[in-house]
Amino acid sequence: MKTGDAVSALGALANEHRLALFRFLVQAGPEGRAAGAIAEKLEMPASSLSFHLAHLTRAGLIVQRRESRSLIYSADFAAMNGLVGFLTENCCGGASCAPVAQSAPKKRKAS
Amino acid sequence: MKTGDAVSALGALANEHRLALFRFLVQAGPEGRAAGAIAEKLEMPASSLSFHLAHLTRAGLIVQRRESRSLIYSADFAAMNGLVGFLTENCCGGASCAPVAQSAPKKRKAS
DNA sequence: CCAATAATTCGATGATACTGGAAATGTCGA
DNA sequence: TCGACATTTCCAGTATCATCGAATTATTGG
Repeated sequence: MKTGDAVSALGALANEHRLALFRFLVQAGPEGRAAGAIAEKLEMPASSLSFHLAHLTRAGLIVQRRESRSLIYSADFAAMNGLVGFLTENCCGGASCAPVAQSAPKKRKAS
Repeated sequence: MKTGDAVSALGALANEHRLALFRFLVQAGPEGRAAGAIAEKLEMPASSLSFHLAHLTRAGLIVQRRESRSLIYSADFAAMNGLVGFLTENCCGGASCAPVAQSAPKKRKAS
């Protein structure tokens, strides 16, 4: 994952509604949920929801597929995995968020 | 980490300059860097840098300490760890970003 | 106290994001 | 083809974010 992609993904999740939306889709699993079902669950006007769905889609965190009249959205777990990996490697010093300056000269978690 | 904190932290990192800034501080380790040194390294006007530093500080991702005339900023590794943990648990289904709907009924990684 | 240094806050400007109703688009059953 | 349904796009208004020079605050050595 490149830096620009990470910024996009972080920006997509940096919103109360979108974070809740994404979590909802994560819980829904690969099956996903129709836009209407999401709007009902999250109690959000359809147009506002659509705006946020588009935002998350642009960032690559969710994917869309059509099923008859409904548009089904589902979380892209690989993308989320990529984001977490990016944060861990680039913003935590490679290990599990331990300081990197003093200790570990290489990124190896040996004794 | 609560949802509101996560949104703040994500918003703080969702910017090209601030992400670079945070990464720089992570690399700098607990020792940190003075604002002036950061401004020079990142080639950013002092006032702009100060704006971004304040943003990251508000979000709890970095901390400030004074050392004579200089203000030293350093990454808060615990906060970052908390954010990664939040994303892993709440947005990846608990495991390592694997779908959660079908499989794993509890969040237990036993065989 | 004073001059020099380090950094922040202020203020004005432009850009981008969020909201939600109304209108448009795509899909299907009959 | 028509009507109903599902969702998006359009639009305008409001709010928040980003930029950066100038003015201000804090700290120190002499």
